[in-house]
Amino acid sequence: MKKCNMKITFNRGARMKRAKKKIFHDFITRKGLKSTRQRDVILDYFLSSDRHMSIEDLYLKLRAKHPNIGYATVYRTLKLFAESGIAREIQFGDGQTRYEHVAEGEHHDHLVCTRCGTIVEFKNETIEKLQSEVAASHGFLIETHKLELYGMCAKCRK
Amino acid sequence: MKKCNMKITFNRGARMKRAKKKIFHDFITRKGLKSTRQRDVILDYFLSSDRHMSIEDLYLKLRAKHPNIGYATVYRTLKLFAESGIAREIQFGDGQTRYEHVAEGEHHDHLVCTRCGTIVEFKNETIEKLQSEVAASHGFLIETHKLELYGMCAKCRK
DNA sequence: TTGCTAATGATTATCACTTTCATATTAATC
DNA sequence: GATTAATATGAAAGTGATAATCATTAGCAA
Ligand SMILES: [Mn+2]
Ligand SMILES: [Mn+2]
Ligand SMILES: [Zn+2]
Ligand SMILES: [Zn+2]
Repeated sequence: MKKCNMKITFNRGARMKRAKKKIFHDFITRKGLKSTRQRDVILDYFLSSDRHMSIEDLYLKLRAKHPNIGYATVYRTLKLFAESGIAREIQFGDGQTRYEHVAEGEHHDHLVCTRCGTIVEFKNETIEKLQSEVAASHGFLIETHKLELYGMCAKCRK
Repeated sequence: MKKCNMKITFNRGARMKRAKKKIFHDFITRKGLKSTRQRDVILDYFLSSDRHMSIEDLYLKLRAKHPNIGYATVYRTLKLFAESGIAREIQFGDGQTRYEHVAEGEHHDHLVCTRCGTIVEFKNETIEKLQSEVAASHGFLIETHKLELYGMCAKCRK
């Protein structure tokens, strides 16, 4: 049973990776950019990393196997990921920019544990709808939004 | 009519200022800190400034009349304001920390125009309640939260 | 006043990026 | 496969906001 779930997760993960690689590659082509070894390596690492990773963390992880890839390239490449739509830049107020995986047309918000750093994702359609109403009542047109709940996770409360 | 409203606003503003000055002064005393000319001047400027002011802006405004007050002192003093409860630090993602006025026990969220920078405050009890429910369903205990809606304000849409 | 402590402000440091620029790589064309 | 023009890379220097340092000054209690 456990094995079965793992298999499913693995397959879904692999399919997702392939899809994102294609999206990024198409983006590169469309923009007249070049496909490079560095971009491929960084993409591979990003896709198999935590869902909310700081640039520093990703760079350190990379450096272990690819000491020749520069800091600047990692920064530049993550920006491209965001631009291509496979990643989103997020700030949890700790002074470090993080990049998270995004799926086409999906959106979610975050619960952030201020003790252990755990990040839980959630979706709430009712909240989203109310946000639109608030915006509308002020004549605003929402383009993006940010909802983050900071506090103590279940584990840290014990 | 207009005059009357202005009078009321002025009076409310003056009362509010006095109240905040007292809160800050009590805080200073309680913590064994010292009351200084700089702190008084900065507090006065802060209380009569925009509701969401960057440190830089406040510093420049101050410098016109008080060229002897240092940058570091402004930073330090605004932190004290936040600690004392009369101000709250906010980040709208433009790389500058802002400080906003807060009233005892009050909370509000923000609509931020990405074109002209206009900031509108709003409160929505239903959203707040739903946030608590989301947190509870994940075993989280919320300490603070951040809800910001970014987009185009009514004026900029025209 | 005196004496102790905290505050100030000029300066320097830090930290997370961002830019620069000489060199290397890519990919289209021949 | 060689040529070539354009983009990418990475080491290093630059930035901008904020924090720390430290010699000097100011508040305040006795
Ligand atoms: Mn997420
Ligand atoms: Mn506000
Ligand atoms: Zn936790
Ligand atoms: Zn606007």
